[in-house]
Amino acid sequence: MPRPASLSALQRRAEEVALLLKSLSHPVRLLAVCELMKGERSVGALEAATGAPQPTLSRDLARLRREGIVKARRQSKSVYYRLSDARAARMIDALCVAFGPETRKKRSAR
Amino acid sequence: MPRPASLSALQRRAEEVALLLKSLSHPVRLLAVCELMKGERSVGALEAATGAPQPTLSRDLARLRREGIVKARRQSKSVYYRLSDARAARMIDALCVAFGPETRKKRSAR
DNA sequence: TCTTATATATATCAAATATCGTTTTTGACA
DNA sequence: TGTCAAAAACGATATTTGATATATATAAGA
Repeated sequence: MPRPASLSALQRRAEEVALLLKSLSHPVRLLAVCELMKGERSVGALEAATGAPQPTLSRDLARLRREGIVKARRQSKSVYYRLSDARAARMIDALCVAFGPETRKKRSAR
Repeated sequence: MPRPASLSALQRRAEEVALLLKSLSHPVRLLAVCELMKGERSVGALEAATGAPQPTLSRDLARLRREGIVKARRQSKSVYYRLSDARAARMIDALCVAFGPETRKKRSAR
């Protein structure tokens, strides 16, 4: 059985994907990124969308920035964020398909 | 503007999904769960599939067990694991669509 | 210009959690 | 009893999180 496409290649990919998963594995960051899927948003708007206290949100946005997932632009008083990572966008898309806002509780687990 | 479908409902869903993301946000766990998508596997087989040292893998499997993502069954010397959470399966499916083993590096981020 | 208000960012601290390597146990057999 | 396979127990270090306080940038007034 020829280990599919080399173990270490899989491991590298897994690490990459795992990092991205970790970035999104916090409710505030997840909600923020979901909101950004709809388009550019100010911090204030994200605050409203996530319900997170401002310093918390700011810190999480800083993290997403560092990780290259979002980019910021300042316009006078406000700072506007937007998604800047296609991988993250694809992941969110996929998650929405799988768990979309309307997902019925199928209880099909076994 | 009627906050879409109640903020707190979104927050609850986000927390749920974020927990799942966190469970899978580690290379070893991610690889193990991916392997289990193909069917039941012994710890030994998972060890080979993930390349992780036995105690590490065991620890991660224990965590997935606690979180209800996998179930174990002992057959004589070996222990066989299988996926037991449809949500996790759906998520992996989604990830595979988004990042499938053959994903080209599209570099479409901007 | 000096002040004040608003929006956002950064800093700090303690508690909780995660991760990793190593060692020790346990369970099921031969 | 000896031996595998797998789990659990340790111990060290690092990261995350939430709360709270403080700082910066820009704009608007007096």
